[in-house]
Amino acid sequence: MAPGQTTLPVRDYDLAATLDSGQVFGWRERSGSWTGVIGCRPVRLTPTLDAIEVETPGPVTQWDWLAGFLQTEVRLESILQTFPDDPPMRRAAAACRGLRVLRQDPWECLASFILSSTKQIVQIRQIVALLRERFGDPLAALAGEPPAFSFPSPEQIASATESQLRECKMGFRAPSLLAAARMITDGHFDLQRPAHLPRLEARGELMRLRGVGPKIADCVLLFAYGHDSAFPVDVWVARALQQLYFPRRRATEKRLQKFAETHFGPHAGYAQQYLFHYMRTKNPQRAAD
DNA sequence: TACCAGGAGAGCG
DNA sequence: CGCTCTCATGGT
Repeated sequence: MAPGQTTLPVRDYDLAATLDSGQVFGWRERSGSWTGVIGCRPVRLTPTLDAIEVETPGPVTQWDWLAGFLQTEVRLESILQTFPDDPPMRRAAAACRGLRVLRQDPWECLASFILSSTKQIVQIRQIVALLRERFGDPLAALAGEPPAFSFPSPEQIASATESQLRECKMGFRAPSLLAAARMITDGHFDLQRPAHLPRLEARGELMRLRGVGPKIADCVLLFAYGHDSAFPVDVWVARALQQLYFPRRRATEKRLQKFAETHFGPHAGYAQQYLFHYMRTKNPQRAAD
């Protein structure tokens, strides 16, 4: 096999659902293959029946970074078993079988979700793409693909001006992104720290950053720091909880948060991602009424 | 056109 | 705590 290619055996892995469920914003599908960038490597992923075919430019000696990002070694069945056994959860789990929670780079995840507030997923993708092109490093391209760019580092963002960032269509989120980048480059925020803290302390740490509230903090805890019990409540998930679990009475945001803490178990974040993807893709009309 | 989007923060009672 | 307003931009 060529040095830039490998085959990753997988089971219970729905690559499309995983890459298109609003946890990452830099992946595109074309004729059955997904292309994106992990760290400084452009990657093309092609799912087959029981594996993922992988292609990346240049020689590669080990693939830990890829298995880590894709979380291919996680036994999905043992996670699904911890979901509550109620009708809504059974429906969501059945509808999204193979959906995984990725393990992303903390900075890229944090920055992306700072940009996500009150934005549609298509728009977040556009903002992130502009950021990469204008402030990231150009990378060796995959055969047949346009040039790719790394996600700009905190240093690269910190050296930009607010108006340059606003030109990437991020609007009022620009000062928050800039402040976060500067906190990191100035040594006032340690990206490694949340990795070693209990979930609630890590959450508080992230919320020191301007533009990072409970929801965005929970997204970063779940998608980057591996806190599986973090349960981000956005408009879609709030709607899902309201309609599926409290159809008769109106529940406050705080009530929903508290319910989620106790109801979904140790992998609540996984359950949340299933509910989110289910509501957005499989059951859109239910979201309307 | 009017409304909404993987929210957060500030002001108010 | 709970409510309301603003922030910027694009899709539907």
